[in-house]
Amino acid sequence: MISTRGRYAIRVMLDLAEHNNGSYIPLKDIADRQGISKKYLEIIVKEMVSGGLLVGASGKGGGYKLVRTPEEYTIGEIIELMEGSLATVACLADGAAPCPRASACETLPLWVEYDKLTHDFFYSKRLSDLL
Amino acid sequence: MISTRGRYAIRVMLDLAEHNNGSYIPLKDIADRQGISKKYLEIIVKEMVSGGLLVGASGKGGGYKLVRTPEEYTIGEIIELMEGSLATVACLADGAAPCPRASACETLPLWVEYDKLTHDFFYSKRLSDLL
DNA sequence: TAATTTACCTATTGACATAGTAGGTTAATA
DNA sequence: TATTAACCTACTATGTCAATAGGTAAATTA
Repeated sequence: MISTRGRYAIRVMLDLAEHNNGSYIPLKDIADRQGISKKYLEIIVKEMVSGGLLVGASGKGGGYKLVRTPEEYTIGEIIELMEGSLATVACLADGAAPCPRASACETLPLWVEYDKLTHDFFYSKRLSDLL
Repeated sequence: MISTRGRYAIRVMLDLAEHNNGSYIPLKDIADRQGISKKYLEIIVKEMVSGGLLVGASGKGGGYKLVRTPEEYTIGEIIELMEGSLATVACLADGAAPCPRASACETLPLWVEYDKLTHDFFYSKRLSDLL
C-alpha cells in the first residue's frame, strides 16, 4: 500500500505546479488548499528537499518551488524517494538481505514480474500527466 | 507490500499441490519443508480454511488438502483473502470510507489505473502457473 | 480403551511503521 | 525591528506484523 507520504508528496508537487508563478509558495497555502496538516507536510516536504525534488527558501517571501518542469519528474522517482522503495515484497526491497531460498523459490518469479510491472508503470507516468 | 501472510499462503498451497497424494498432509511436514514456523502457519492456514481455499482434518491421518485443482485457484483470490484486499491505496480498499475529495482528486485516476493493473495481473495468474 | 497424532483455539508479545502533534530556532524580507 | 516562513528536535497514540505460548478437541490405531 502506498502511504500518505508518497500520496501527499505528489499532491504537493501538483499544487506547486498549478500555482507556479515563478516565486516561492508558502507551505501554509498548500496545506490549506490540500486540507492536510501543515506540521505533517513539513516532515514530508523536508524529505523532498533533501531528495532534490523541491527547493525551499526561508523568511518572508519564502516557501517552496519545483526545481524542474512537471514533464521532467516521473511519479516513480517521487514514490521511490518517499516510500524508501517501490518494491512490492520485502525480499526485493533496496537494502534487503539476500534470501537464502531465492534460487529454489517458486514464487520469486511472480514477485519479480509484478515488481517490474509496478516499476515500469510508475516510471512511465510523469507529473505533467496528472495536471 | 505483500506480507508474509499472502506469501506463505501461496507457498503452502504450492506445497500441497506438489505433495498431493489424495490424503491429508500434516502442517508439520509443510512447515519443515518450507522452513516456516508451524505455529505461525497455523494462523495462516486457519484463515485459508475459513476462506474456502483448503480443507482440514483432525486426528491421526489428518492435515490439510486443496479443495480444487491448482488450475482452479487464482493468485489474486489467495492474496485478496490473506491480505484483506489487494488495494494499493487506502481510499480504494474494500471497506474504505468514501473520500470527500474523490471527485476533485487529481491523483485518484492514477491509483485506479494502478489498482486495475494489479488486480488484472494477480487474477490472471493461477496456482498451476507457479508449479 | 488408551495412546498418539493432528487440527483447532485463545491470548500475549516485541518490534516497528504510520500519521500525526508540540514547541522551538534560524533565516530572510519589508 | 517586526514579521514571515522554513527548518529542527522530540514526542505520542494507534495499529500491524510476525511470531510465540500453552492449551483443548477430534480422529486413528495398537
